[in-house]
Amino acid sequence: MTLRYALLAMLSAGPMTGYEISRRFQSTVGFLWHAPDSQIYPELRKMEDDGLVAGEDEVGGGPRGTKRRYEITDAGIRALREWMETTPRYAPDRDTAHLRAAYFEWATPEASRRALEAHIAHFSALIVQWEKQIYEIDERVNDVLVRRLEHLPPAERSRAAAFKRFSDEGLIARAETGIAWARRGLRLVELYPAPAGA
Amino acid sequence: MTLRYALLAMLSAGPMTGYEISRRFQSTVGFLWHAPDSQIYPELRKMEDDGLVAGEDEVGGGPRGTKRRYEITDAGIRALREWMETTPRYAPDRDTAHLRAAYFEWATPEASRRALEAHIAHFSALIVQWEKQIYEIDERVNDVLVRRLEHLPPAERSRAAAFKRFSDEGLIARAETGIAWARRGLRLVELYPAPAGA
DNA sequence: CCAGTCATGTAAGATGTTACATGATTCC
DNA sequence: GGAATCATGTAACATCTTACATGACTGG
Repeated sequence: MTLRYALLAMLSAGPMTGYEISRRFQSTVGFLWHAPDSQIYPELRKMEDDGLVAGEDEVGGGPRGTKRRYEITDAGIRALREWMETTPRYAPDRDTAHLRAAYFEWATPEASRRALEAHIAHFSALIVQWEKQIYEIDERVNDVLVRRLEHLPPAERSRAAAFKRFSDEGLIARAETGIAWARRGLRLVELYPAPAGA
Repeated sequence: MTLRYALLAMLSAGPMTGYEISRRFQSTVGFLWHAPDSQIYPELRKMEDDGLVAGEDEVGGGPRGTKRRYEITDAGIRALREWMETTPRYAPDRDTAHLRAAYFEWATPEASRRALEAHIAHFSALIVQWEKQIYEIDERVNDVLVRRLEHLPPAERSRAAAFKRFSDEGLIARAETGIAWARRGLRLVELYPAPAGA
């Protein structure tokens, strides 16, 4: 169900074709709530059935003549607002990295090291991504964000931008915490000699 | 597939009945990789089919006479070791909290505050949980952990305990980062006055 | 002429969630 | 007598993943 609200949030920036949504999703909201095309297109159709978005075929459009343009409806805006008012539920943890680490006694030191380095690489890449996002907020160069802000009364724009930045900063902080953790893990791997039998 | 390895990790502490696995899972590995009973029991059967665990009905057992005791096999140990050697893959983010925060312009200040407070409450509860785990490691009072360590040669015990502790500490650090983030968010909500129209 | 982008999915399978069933025993 | 624990699931549904299909048009 969250995908639905992620898409509504996207469409609050203005009307877009399914393809546009799909592409832009991958480089913005998709970082926060991943979904492949094969989920996005059908979900848009379902949202249309439920009246949250209005879709219409575009003429002179795409290669297969089947380009569909979606616009958020008033009901869609309402649904987005209502979702925002609900208290969030937290999904139970499913964390491979920490699960592995808790049982490193079954891994060779090399594998532990590899896992921790992969952890660092993963979060380092995320930091680059989030810092790019922050740059794009500050410089107002991200197309979706700019359109999003344009849809708001001028007085609210800096507020909206501040929250978006705030969200990104939280993810950077989390990634940094993860990296620091993995570095400590690497030191632990060095500290404890490999067991003879493993 | 990860559930399978989480269960193998559990069973590395020694043989247990399905029920025991299920209960203990919820208070140890389940914090790292959640699974309900309805997933655990069938998975154990599948693992038995694949030869990773050996199961046998216990006589004089439970209320319905259907208590099953599982023991990890050599193939199971091998599978666990092999999994530990693989490089971990990171699932794409699906993060409701940060998704919401990025679009707080659609929430009332009250709802934003509520969401951030729920975030703090959630992670505070997790910290309590992880600190309890650490206490149980240090004092060697957790039954599953104690059995786990007993199955290892004495020289490797402190190493295994250190890794388990390391894993928990990482989760505490993450939770603390999340709490600090939410606190900053609360200040932001105060800072930016509520828009008139919302 | 070949790779990439445009544009929208279907299909099959794996995994996860939620609710419920069963019935004896033990503790208060 | 009633609630909780023991013990093991089934069933239905929702969601997610992975692979693939289609075919025109665009740039090098």
